[in-house]
Amino acid sequence: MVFATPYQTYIPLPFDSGEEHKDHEAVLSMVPIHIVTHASQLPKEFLFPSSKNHLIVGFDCEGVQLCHYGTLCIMQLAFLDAIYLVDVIQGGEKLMKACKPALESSFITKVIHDCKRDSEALYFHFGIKLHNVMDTQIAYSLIEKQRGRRRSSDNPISFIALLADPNYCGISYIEKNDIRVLLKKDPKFWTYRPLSEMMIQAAVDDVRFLPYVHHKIMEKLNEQMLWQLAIRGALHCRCFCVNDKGFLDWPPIPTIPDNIKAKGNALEEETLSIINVPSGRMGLVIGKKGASILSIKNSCNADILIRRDKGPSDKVFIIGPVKQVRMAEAIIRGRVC
DNA sequence: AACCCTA
Repeated sequence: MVFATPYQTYIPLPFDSGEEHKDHEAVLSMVPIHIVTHASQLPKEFLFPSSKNHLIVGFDCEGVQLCHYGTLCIMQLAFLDAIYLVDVIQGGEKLMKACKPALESSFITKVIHDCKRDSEALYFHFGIKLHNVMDTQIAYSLIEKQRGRRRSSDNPISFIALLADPNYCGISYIEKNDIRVLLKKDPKFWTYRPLSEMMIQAAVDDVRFLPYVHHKIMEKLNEQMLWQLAIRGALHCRCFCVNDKGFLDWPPIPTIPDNIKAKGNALEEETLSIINVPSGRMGLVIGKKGASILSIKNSCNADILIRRDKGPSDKVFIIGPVKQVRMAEAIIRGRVC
């Protein structure tokens, strides 16, 4: 049976293809786009992860109000030779179940820009504990820190800005702004079937550069930074998945091996701290026009995430090196109590 | 009381 592939796209190849291309623009490769409604349409090496076959996959999810609740509509996977749009609406739970081992596997690196919300949705909708992510947003801030170039406002970099940076990709993706406007007008944008050409284009654009960005990031990070990145990614994956049992059903966070720690001067263990903030008191943490939280972020240099809950209390998550996290903890507790 | 940022 021949499966016709009506759609194709270009991806930049994440490796040098010979001396001639050195210092030139990345080589573009034309790859097919597969729309997946059944697991059999996905590559075997993805469905059955193996230590003999480590994969790097660009990863993203689209949906409606994607978080604890909401609807997951499409899961995009970008390989070097093809892009797969996993249609979660058509394929349903059965299809996601088939993808679970890959999403939880240490042998498959999921390259993703901001894993928190996607991970939260995968966990609460399908019981998937997203594991082994390479979060490009975290990587960017670590590389900036490594260069001693802390951004003044210390805000996470946007996907558009990351792609625009010539050190990572150097492409303009302003179409994303149009999609944002469209999504605002019609939040159900991702639910319609069959997928329109525009939906396919937008979904593909969100992942097709990620394997290349991964390659550019790997060039810049040393062994210690890679550990820090992996651990911080793992903490971001689970932070919004907290429930009454904490993280009991999640695997333990890896720790940086001593021999690697010894090589890096002042390399500190990464940690996650959660502070309950009674509803209505979050304003104390955020402050006028965000002045308070901004000053905490700047003085502590930790990731500070806020989640408003429906329950009696909201939560602040603090992620970063232990010392910085303790400092932020103290300031926030002081404001709230 | 204060409501930032990202997606």
